[in-house]
Amino acid sequence: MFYTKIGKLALGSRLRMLSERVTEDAKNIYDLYDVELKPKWFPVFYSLSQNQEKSITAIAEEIGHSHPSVSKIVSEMCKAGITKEKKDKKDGRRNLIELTKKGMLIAHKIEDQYKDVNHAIELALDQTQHNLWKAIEEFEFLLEQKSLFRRVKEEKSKREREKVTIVAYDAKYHKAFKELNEEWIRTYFKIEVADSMALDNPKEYILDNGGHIFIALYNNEPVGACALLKNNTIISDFELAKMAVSPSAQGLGIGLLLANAAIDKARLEGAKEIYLESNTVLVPAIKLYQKLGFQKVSGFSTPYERCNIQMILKL
Amino acid sequence: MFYTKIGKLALGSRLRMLSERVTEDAKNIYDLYDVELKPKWFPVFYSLSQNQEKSITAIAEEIGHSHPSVSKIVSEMCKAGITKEKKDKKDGRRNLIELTKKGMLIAHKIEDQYKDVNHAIELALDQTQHNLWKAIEEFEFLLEQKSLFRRVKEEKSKREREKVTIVAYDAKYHKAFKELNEEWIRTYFKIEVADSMALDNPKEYILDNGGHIFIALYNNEPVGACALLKNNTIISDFELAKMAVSPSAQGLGIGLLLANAAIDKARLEGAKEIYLESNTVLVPAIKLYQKLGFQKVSGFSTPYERCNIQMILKL
DNA sequence: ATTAATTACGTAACTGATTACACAAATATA
DNA sequence: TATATTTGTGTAATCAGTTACGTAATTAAT
Repeated sequence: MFYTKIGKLALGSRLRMLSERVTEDAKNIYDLYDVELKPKWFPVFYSLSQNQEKSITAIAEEIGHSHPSVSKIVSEMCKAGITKEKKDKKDGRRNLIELTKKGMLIAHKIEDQYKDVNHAIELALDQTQHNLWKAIEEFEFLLEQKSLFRRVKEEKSKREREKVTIVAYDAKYHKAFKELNEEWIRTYFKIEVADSMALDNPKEYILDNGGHIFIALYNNEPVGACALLKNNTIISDFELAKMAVSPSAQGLGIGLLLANAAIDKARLEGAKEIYLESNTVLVPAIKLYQKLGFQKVSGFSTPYERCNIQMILKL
Repeated sequence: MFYTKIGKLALGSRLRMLSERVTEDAKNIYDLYDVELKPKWFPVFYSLSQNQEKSITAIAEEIGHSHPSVSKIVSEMCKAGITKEKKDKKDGRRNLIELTKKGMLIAHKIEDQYKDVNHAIELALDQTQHNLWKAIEEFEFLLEQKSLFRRVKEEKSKREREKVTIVAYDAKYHKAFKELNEEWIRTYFKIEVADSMALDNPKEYILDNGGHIFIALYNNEPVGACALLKNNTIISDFELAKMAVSPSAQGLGIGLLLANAAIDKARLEGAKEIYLESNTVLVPAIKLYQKLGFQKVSGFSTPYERCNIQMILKL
């Protein structure tokens, strides 16, 4: 069969087809019991047969349809003499719906059908290993917790993250290192003197002082960078800085990979703590630092105007 | 939740809602992967990405849609530059569809999405006890074998059969006994002398000779009858005759209940075989007799013009 | 007490499917 | 070979839902 081959991408289509098939049979079943009810009326009808007098939106809420849908169904049912409308005296907007005598008669007549259908379907489902009714319930519950979209998105970034490699700095990445950083700095702030020094001469300013630079490659293209500075050992052993991820590669967790590479390196070199400076405007970055265990500190002097938060990670 | 309460009668509605929810997310997923494909195009697209050049109806057949649906989808996809049409040279009616270069590019691009969606859904389904995908497959298989409609119908007659009771003849059933029989006789044949004798004076003609009459009651109304005659012990111990079920109560298996009551009675009285006369035009009756074990015999004389088949059941 | 926001509902337009129908091309039949 | 039937396709109308939008009534806020 086609749909077993095509895969889960067509789950929607498949569900729709099954629903159409079931509804088609439902039509004949109503005829069989001589019940003047369209299958699509049933949720509304059932809702009304429970209690008295409900407003259009209350019904819509309950059965999970849009209110125009209920509005249309109700007007059809009224025309068929199954329900009647009456204005709410206390609230002129509300249109209260209730079953007519005829409707209640149908509610009575439908009981046998209701029993038979339930029984027939249960009998069928008992023959299966995977109970469709329960499967729907479970699946709806899962979607409630996390939408299909989010699940796929996570799957996507998981797969793409695997294509990311973190490598040590090399002269050929100089341009990328500079541009990746300048991009975000310019977006939120302006390039400062300390920036230019580090970005124009990374070898001299960072590496030769005993620091490190990490580059994130995605399909062999540099899409992220970060640096571990050793300029200011008064505060900490290392300073984490120049963290940049290209907007096109954001959401893949590349920042985390870069930071982890830096932390691993610092630990390897016997560092006891890592310091960093940032700005609270960079929400995802701050969140990442917190997740990694960085704690807010204050009182250190900084060459950066944009710095409004300082953090330290104890290793 | 409403749909757990409402019961299986609303299975169709519930499936539709789930399908809508899934399709809604699918739309966003296609966007996420930057694939210019509407979810509804996917079955057609997938079908075309497998082989080359298919006609509209061939695609419709394969994916289980109606051909106008495919026709519309294809024209949308052609407008989007994903497919192209070309007339079949050998058969001027056929409109052969194939992917364009752009379409093939999308087919390539979609592969990652395809993998991620499959993986995400499988991951979700693994958390469930009842796997929705497999449940659909199993349920579709069951419907293939016997439609929902037939299943419900069987359930209905099972329940209704329980409301049927078989009772012994009483004078108050005389009118019903006569009318039920005259109805089917008149429909297919004409009333004969032997009929009138038995139907006008059942006590004298049947019971007083050692025969029996059984009446089927449905909601305390007589809806069926049959007789066990002892007039002609030359052929068999008993003759099964005057089997009648009201058209309004047909399909409930009342004939079977009546015949079984008669056979039980005959057995109880030590009979070795039961004889009957009928006509092959009465297909359901003949089928019933065969099911009960009656075998065709011939050569016996009969007072009935309409008799064209004679049968005997060995007890 | 006005004004603004929210709520209830209906109408209109759209969506993704269907069935019904029309028509031409191909195939079967007399 | 002429005619009838079948097949492939497209168009139109319908169906069961949706979203978008307008309007009136109620409630909240200034």
